[in-house]
Amino acid sequence: MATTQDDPRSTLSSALARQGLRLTGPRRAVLDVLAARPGPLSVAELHARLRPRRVNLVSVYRTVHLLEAVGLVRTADTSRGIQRYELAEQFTGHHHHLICEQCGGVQDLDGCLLAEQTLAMLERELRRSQRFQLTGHDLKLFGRCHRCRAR
Amino acid sequence: MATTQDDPRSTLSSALARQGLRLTGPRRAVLDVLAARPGPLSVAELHARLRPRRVNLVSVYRTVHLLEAVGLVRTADTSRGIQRYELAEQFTGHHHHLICEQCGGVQDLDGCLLAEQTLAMLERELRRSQRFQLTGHDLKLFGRCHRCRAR
DNA sequence: GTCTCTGCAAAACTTTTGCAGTGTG
DNA sequence: CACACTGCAAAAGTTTTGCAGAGAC
Repeated sequence: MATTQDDPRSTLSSALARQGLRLTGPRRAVLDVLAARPGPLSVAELHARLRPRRVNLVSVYRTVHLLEAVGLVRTADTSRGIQRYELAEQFTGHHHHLICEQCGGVQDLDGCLLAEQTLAMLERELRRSQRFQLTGHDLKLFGRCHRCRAR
Repeated sequence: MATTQDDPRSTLSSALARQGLRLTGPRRAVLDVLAARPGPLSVAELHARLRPRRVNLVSVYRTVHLLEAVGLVRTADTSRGIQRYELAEQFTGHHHHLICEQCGGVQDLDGCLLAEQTLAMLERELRRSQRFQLTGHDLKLFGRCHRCRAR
């Protein structure tokens, strides 16, 4: 599946430099944790996985916002009013999430289930009828994973 | 798509009675606001639309949780770390959401964009290869609404 | 009348903001 | 060595909990 995906670390320094921003320990650390991706992470989860590196929780908030603004990170879906973040699609490839409703586990499902044609048609239709500019989508599939089914 | 949809109000009293719960003003009011559905609502939005009926914010939280437990309401997607609620699909029919990334507004988009056939195939495939039992899905479309584009 | 609900107050969490000191480029 | 970034403290916003009084059945 992994085709021509960029490398987050090297993209980071150029993306920051381009805007006069600085490459710091916390920024690289947060990106590294996200790059290890088992799935999208909340700020609290990110903060926990940053240990033993001591990064202030507030800095994690600021960092994910900055990384999002710079386009390296995107907001993945939130559950229970908690925002979650993952690497942008240029690194992970377009994918959807498979979520177990019982244990809450999330796994990636590579590729897209929406027909190219369907999306193009919808985009035109929304622009015409509602002047809504479609830029992306997010699909989550729910069910029960093999572990929970075994129990 | 939209076939035989139940009536929320009459379902409410029977669903509550069945569990020894009581039919109260706030509960009916919250359900009525959700039934007027322009789209999923956050607790704060619900609270605002409940006026002039004076229902405490805390009661709105408790009510949506209860309605969710009883199966009349479901958690719709959250945007910006705020939980939103809508009527269960038995009342609204299956649909997806259109979300403005700029203002955070959410509106309904009736019908399903996933081909029946694609879903059936995926269901078989997931069951076979991962023993994952697919039960549902949630699709969000992102972009900019006409208002935000005008600005 | 009993037992569930509601409102108010206050706590627990998540996220944002202000400011002075630290450190990158 | 200028100016962006971090940490700490404190505020703002969202959700949960405890308890006494109000209300449904």
